[in-house]
Amino acid sequence: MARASTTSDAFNAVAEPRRRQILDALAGGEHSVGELAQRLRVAQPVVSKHLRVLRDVNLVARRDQGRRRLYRLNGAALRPIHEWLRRYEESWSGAFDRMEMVLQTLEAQEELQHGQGAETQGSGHAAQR
Amino acid sequence: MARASTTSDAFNAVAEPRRRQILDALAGGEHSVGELAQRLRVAQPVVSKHLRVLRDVNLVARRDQGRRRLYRLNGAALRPIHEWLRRYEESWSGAFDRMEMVLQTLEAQEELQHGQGAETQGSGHAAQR
DNA sequence: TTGACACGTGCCGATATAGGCATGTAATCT
DNA sequence: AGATTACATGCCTATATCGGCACGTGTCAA
Repeated sequence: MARASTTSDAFNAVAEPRRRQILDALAGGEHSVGELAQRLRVAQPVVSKHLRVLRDVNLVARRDQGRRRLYRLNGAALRPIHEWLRRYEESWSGAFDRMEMVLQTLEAQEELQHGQGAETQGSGHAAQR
Repeated sequence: MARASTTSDAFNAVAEPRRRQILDALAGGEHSVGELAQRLRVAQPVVSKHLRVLRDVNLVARRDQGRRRLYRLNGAALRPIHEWLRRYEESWSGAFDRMEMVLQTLEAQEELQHGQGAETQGSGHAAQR
């Protein structure tokens, strides 16, 4: 078998750089497909397809204006990602950072001592696990 | 040509559900490959491969303990995502939400009136752009 | 009405995985 | 030393895109 999830959720939609660019552009307000294509320097079909994906996951909404289709951002759809990320925020806020530093330092030293029979199992490891 | 970006950044790494599960598991502390495989109910090679990707983008760090490899989370690597997301946070915090609601309501009504010659261009749209 | 626009899609080729299976390697056990 | 355990990889198959190109449809201009 293969790839489990289709590009069917915000995580996947946002994983594509070009798609992020589109969202960034739309963050500045509504834009038509042509405008986006010109701005990102890509062919119109490409933009249309990415917008299709973004629309499927509800990241953008469409509005018709004559023969143009105006797309606008729906940031709310990014919330799941933000929520998931929230769990890890502590990782880059102060104390945690410093602990990381310490761990990496210890590791480096360990690497230097190059194994050896010693390493009686967690010899000098802080908190051992 | 084809696919532009390889799974070489945090965005892509996290786009895969199984990979998120692994990170979630590691959020609880260091774990060996075997432990993770058992916990996620998947074959060991699968876990090893995902860990490989996570390691390449620096989302996890490895430490050797005998014949086991203990992986631990490096949440800091998620920061870029968080940073990118920060720009859209306002989207789901109060005022913006309400505005979205209003816009969608207007749209619904527009849909009802079914185009028609009227729609003189942004007839009753708030902020028109 | 005819022609120019603005889009959305389908089809195609090249490429990037995800997971299954088997194998190679290093460390631990007997 | 030989067997066993814990992993990392390579190879293979099925599948999912990404971008390019051509085309069909709806809308606006003459």
